[in-house]
Formats: sequence, C-alpha cells, structure tokens
Amino acid sequence: MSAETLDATFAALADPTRRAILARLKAGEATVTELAAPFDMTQPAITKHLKVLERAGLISRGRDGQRRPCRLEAAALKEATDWLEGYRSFWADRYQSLDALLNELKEEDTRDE
Amino acid sequence: MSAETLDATFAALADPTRRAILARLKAGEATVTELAAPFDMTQPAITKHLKVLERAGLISRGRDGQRRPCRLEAAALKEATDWLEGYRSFWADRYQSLDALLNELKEEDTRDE
DNA sequence: TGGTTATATAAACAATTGGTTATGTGAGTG
DNA sequence: CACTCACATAACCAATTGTTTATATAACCA
Repeated sequence: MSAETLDATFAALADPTRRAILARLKAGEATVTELAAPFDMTQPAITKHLKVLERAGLISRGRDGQRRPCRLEAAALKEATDWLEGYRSFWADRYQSLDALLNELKEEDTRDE
Repeated sequence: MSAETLDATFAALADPTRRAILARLKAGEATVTELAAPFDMTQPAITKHLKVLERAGLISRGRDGQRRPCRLEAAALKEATDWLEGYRSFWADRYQSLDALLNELKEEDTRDE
C-alpha cells in the first residue's frame, strides 16, 4: 500500500467525470466512444481521463478490432478503502459504541499512513 | 453525498503530506507547529495544506490563545468510504463468494455516482 | 514596553491539470 | 481503392497546485 499508489488513486477519484466513468464500468466493459457519450466533452478529453484512470490502475484496456474496451480494475479501490478503514472508528458513533472507543484507544500509537 | 464534496475530499486525500497530517490527528488534537514538525517543509506550506483539509471538511480548528489546534472531522471520510463501498463487490473474490456475485448482479442498474 | 512565539497572508514560481482544436493512425466497409 | 469509424497524439491554453521567501498579525512573556 505505497504512498504513490494512494496519491494516484485518490487524485483519479477527485474528478466527477472519472468517478462517473468508473460507475458506468460497474455495468461491464465499455468502449471509449460509449464512455464519452454521456459527457459534454470532446473525445480527446475522455481519452485523457482514461489515461489517468489507467495510470492509477483503476481500469485496464483490451483490444477488439478498432475498439479499446475498458474494464474496471478494483484492486486500487481496495487499497483506498483499506486506508480509509483506518478512520472508521472516528465516524462510528463514538458515544454509543464501545468497540469504536476501544479501536480509537488502540490506534493511539499514531503510526504513519 | 454531493459530487463537490467528494471532489474536495478525494483531492485532499491525494497528497501524502495531508494524509500524514490526518494520521497524526488520529492521536488527538495538534497545533500547526506540532503538525509541521515532522516535515521538511516551511510553515506556510503546512498552513496551506491545513486550509485544503479544512475546506474539505476533514479537519476543524479551535483557538487556544495563540495556538490554532486542529482536530480530525471524519464525516467527509465517511462519505468517501460510502462511495467506495459501492465497489466492494468488485474486489471481493467474485469466484468464491456468492454474496459478491449477487451484489454485482444487483448493481447492474448502473446508477450514477 | 519590547521581544519572542504561533500562525496567517502575499507575492512569486514551476509544474500539473483539464480542457480545447487539429491531425494522425489503423481497422473495418463500400 | 477510397472512405469512414474508433481512438490516439500533439500543441496549446487557462486555471490550479505545491512550494518558496518575505512580511504581517496577534498573543504571550519579561
């Protein structure tokens, strides 16, 4: 779970167009043209977004003739989720959950990332 | 769970300095000087990072004389986690878990974000 | 009052980002 | 072959980001 991976993943997720592309890919593979269709944006712009997602490992691409189908790759999303899990006890209702309080105390050793 | 909130949250998390600051705040409140200490970076740089975190709602700030103690605010982290949860079935071992497969089929309706 | 400590603000900067238009490439189709 | 369709690349642009140095503000201390 390297810092650079998290950098790229969170940066990729910080854009609504890219999040919408990932949401679309939940339904299965899609070509660049299909992914571009819903947006009021040129095709090269979408290609750039796809490159960001690919560099972050969030999608991978195949080849089907002239199409370059994109598919969701969830491993990087898992890393991001794992990082965020380290904070779960801070939004769990800490005044009602003993478990959360214990977790919080246990994490008092402030290890980095 | 607005798009702008997620934009600001993920963008804030996309920097290792800011993630380390949040990690430090798990241990409790800290002043700007305390937060700046571990980094090879000037104080104004840290102040800027804190402003990014504050605008994203990830921290809040009090006043204690001349100190401006920072405290972790986890609500925005919860929103980010909630968004990521929508992808959990894609990294769960889909060939061994019936539950994940069912979730995946259920999500075939590709609703946006 | 004067000096130090904690933090903020301003101005400058290079690098990155998110978009554009224009053009290239390469696979399919008449 | 000529044409179109799917996608990539290049060059450019304005805006944002992450950092710096220098300076201001405001609280505490002697």
